[in-house]
Amino acid sequence: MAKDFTKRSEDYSKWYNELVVKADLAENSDVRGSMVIKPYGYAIWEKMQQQLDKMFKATGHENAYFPLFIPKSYLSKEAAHIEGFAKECAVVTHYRLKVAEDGKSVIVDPSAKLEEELIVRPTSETIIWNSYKKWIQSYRDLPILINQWANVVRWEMRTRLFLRTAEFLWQEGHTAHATKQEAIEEAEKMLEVYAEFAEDFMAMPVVKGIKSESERFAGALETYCIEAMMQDGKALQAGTSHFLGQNFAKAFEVKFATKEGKQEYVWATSWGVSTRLMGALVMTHSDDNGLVLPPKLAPIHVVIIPIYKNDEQLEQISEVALKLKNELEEKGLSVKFDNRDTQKPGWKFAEYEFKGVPVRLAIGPRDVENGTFEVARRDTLSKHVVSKDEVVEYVSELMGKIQDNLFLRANKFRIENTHTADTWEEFEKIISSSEGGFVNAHWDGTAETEDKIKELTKATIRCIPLDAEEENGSCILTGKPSSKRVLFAKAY
RNA sequence: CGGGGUGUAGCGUAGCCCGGUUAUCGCGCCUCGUUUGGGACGAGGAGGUCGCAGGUUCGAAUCCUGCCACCCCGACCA
Repeated sequence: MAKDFTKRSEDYSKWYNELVVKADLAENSDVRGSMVIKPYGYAIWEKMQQQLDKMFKATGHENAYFPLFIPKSYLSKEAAHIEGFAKECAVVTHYRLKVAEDGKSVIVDPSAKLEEELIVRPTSETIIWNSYKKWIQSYRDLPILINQWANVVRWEMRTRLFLRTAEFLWQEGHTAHATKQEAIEEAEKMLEVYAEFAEDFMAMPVVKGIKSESERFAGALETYCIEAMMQDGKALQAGTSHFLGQNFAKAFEVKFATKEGKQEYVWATSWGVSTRLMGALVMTHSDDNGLVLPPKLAPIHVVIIPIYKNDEQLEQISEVALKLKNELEEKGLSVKFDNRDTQKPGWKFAEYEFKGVPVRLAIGPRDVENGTFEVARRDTLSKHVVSKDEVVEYVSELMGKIQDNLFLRANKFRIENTHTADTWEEFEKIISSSEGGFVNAHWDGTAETEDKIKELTKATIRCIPLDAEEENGSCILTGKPSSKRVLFAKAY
């Protein structure tokens, strides 16, 4: 399928943008680098939120909320952290405007300059640890397991709808622990939650791994990540979970008394996924007819479209359709009966395909007469005529089938486009091919080699897979010894 | 911030090089009629500070100057 997209437009990113806009998910905002998430797109985000939230609660977490503005001085407390984010922070310097002398335009009032500038959060570690300092005195106060749903701002030079916007929605978990071991387990546990969400709900296979040092989160000791393959063969980082060590505890002086009465620094994690997942969803499953949504995240599971010539026919059809709608809803499905007479059936077919609705039911006079429905699957675009006695069962089973099929299809694609390379020639050939894809290859473990490879091929180390087998080999670029393969790819 | 490009109706565009009637076409929108099992057809209609400001000219979408915005490539980017 991916090949079709690249054929139809010279540029995959153009295809993606068009799809997002036409499927009514989002559009570029008039404000630089930001996006407007439209109701249908937001409904998908809400489905994701609800599921993730459920999973966070099931692993013992609670939600809280911390301020949007962070005093500049907080950010400077952790050296690596400021290093990583300084270049992309929006800064509040004044708190008042006034009307200019021309009586029309509005200017910043120079007398309203803030004594200390405020940063619009690019992430909340600093302001949260400033609070944790006050909350933690004893081992009895630990662990703290908090998640926040919020927006953050990163003033990126180049933006893409969903994948990298100046402002984005996300959740960020911030936990505090008494021991190193417990914090590492937390970071790993949340990686598992993300992987499970990606695979079971988004039907998107992922590689779990850890980041190389140069790709690590600013201020972390270890960054765990899930990496997914998009249909153009590029990698997308879909979620990260960080073991922060005691870096933030030290920066914010967060100590606790142990059982033995000693003062020790707290161990920390943070983890997050964002609206970027929506981009991942689109780029994983969609085809040239539009979006394809996995049933578990589709705001509408089933759309029923009546086909009629006159009011009398519509009335007959409505009766049957509404009865079916009720029955499907009793099965827990979200059903839309689109009886608008402002659009024609063919138009509606195309419309709901664009929106990725998993199953479409059409009913016309012929079906009323025969006691049938036409059932169309979005994932395979196949159609079947099903009798009305069996349709409820048929459709509810179809949901599971579509969910599974999407995962299997994406997984097959990923496997087919994951290669191993043992020589530089092989490596370069795969990476520079139009299909792209993942390459497992040996690496000598140095940042210099990593940089050099990036410079030569634009490919980066996406992660060191957690399930990488111990295997003696030699670095693809330098020939130096290596004990396991790492995952290379071009990335978004 | 460097290199390239683009700004004309809600969207996509022609016209610009070589200045000259009422600014082109498609989609969309409105009205009426016929239609409705895969994005209907016909007829009629509405909609424009040609990115902004200045200049040249009898006359500027078109030429000149300055500015602004956006896109692509780089830089940057958990």
